[in-house]
Amino acid sequence: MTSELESSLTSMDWLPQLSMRAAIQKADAGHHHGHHHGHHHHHHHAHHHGHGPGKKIVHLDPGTTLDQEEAAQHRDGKPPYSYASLITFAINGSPRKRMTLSEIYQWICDNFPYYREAGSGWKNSIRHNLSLNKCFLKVPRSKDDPGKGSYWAIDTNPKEDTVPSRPKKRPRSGERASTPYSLESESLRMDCIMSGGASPTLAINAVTNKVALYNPEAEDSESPGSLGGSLSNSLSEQSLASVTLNNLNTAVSSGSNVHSYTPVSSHSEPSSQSLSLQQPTQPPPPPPPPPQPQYGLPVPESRDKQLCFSDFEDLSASFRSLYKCVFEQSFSQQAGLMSIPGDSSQQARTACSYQHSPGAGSGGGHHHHQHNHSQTSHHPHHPHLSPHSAHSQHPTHGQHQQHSGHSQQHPSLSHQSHTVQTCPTTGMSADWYPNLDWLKESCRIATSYNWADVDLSPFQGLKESMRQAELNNWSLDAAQMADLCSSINRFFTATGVIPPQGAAHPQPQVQHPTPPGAPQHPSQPHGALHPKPSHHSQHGQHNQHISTGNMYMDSRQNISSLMGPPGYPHMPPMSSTTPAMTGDSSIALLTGHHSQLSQQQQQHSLPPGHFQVRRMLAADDIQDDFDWDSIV
DNA sequence: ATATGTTTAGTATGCC
DNA sequence: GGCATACTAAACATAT
Repeated sequence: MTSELESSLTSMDWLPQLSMRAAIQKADAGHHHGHHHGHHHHHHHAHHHGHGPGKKIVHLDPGTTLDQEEAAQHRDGKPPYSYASLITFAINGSPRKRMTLSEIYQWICDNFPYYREAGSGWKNSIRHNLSLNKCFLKVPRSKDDPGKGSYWAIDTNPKEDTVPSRPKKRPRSGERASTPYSLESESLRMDCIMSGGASPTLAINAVTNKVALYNPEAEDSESPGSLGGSLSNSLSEQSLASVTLNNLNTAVSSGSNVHSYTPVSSHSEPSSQSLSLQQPTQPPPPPPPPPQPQYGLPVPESRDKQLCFSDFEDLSASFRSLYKCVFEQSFSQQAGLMSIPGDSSQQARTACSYQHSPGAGSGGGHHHHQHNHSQTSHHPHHPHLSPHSAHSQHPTHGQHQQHSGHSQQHPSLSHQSHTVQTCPTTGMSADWYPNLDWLKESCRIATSYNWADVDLSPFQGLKESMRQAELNNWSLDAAQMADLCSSINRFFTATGVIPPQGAAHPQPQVQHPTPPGAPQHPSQPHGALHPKPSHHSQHGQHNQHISTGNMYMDSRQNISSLMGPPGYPHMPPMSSTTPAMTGDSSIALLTGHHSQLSQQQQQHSLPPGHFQVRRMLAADDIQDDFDWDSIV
């Protein structure tokens, strides 16, 4: 395996900027056949360069100036992305993770000037790709928003119909050396796994390990009324991605390097503006050239704190799990009122999880039935991670504040600054580390705890903390973290999990570094808790509108998508059509546990369903029975 | 009629 | 060469 990874890494032709420059400068002496179809004289590349008022000139290094776009387009003007990739970029970049054909066309034109002038053959190709690739799902329009074609979305859960006959393995490591930019071949597979997540969309090529990230942004244009909110996007997904990559890459040995590619150059488009590729550099060969984040992408130019992420990822999952446990109990106790009136959550979300419909393929559109698409709330979860700073470029965060309520997100930024050392990557204060393990352990314990026997009434603080955390996609900031820790600590102490004074457990009590001004939830003081014996308690915290609506998310999607690539380049792209879902291993890698959930992902052929939105409890999948079937 | 979709066919390139 | 992925072209088929 190591060898595999290694080979993949070394074989990757991540055209880091350097390579790119080199390649280009080298005048591609050879004929870079980067593009198959080379001789198709036709229209394309009629003019390439030239477009653009506003081209970005990039200094690749002293002395060399190059037009990124051109570089990326490899001289003939054609972007180095396969149609499938383009489609995916477009779709993932849309707020709702779906687009109509025309929108896709438009997006492409907006972002890749080349196509503005190319003939119309590419459109045919786009259509062809949409129809042919199982990764793309046609989502019928709802009656209330008539329009031309249907929407196209990315199948989050591509079925692996094709017999696993050929575990043949994803070769394709080749073209590296010779064709620096031909990601085309592999892009498709990866596209299937791209995370559709939040604003900053990430596209990770599992095969190539390339990550494309760009922030869509506005572009909400197409909201025919319904949801517009989608607070789903929490800014840090990009960070997560970066971190994850870094993490894994580092783990695998290399540092990472980033290169940005700005598809659009000229006009300011509504949709995404920048797209960048992040690629790890092979350890041995090219000394990691200084990253050149031109577009300020998350570029966590750091390769050292990967632990931060791991810890958080793990913690996040643990918290979710805990959260789930707690609320489940709440529900059982307060049976009826779980409706949660004000919970707009389930509807103000972006839809991005579409499942494959078995029958859908054939005849075409008779899946009249259900296209309950849209409304899945998918939270990019990602554990905390600082949205951090530096990136002016990603106004991303800002956007979406439209959502109804809570938006006190990440106040961390502020105090974080004066915090002692902050993990550049996660934004977490170093103070936390000492407690991380404890916390994780605690959460694990909590997960197995028999909550039914616990009276949570006295722990509203905990619940509230968790609720908040959940609302923020578990992007806990220091204050929230402090809260949570405090609450959990109290809870455990009270329930006896932890001895009152830390005697029994070697573990230290959670002590949060409570940042100045950190809101402290009014939970009971330490001693005041009563180890709640049994159940009962129907107290009324009902008013505490449990925001369960937010619970579901595509943890798997995010995680798995993020993961796959880094460590497992050549993944088992499920036979011919199934996208490689490298999730399990990755997850295990990340969280360090649940390595056993691999098998279930195999079976489970999707039940004949149509487009179906998945709502799942995050805790579930992540923690114990990760439901991998969805990504099968 | 045009846009949107579905399919089939031929070509090219890379890999084993 | 055989296999697999991509791109292009084009014939159809449907929906607006």
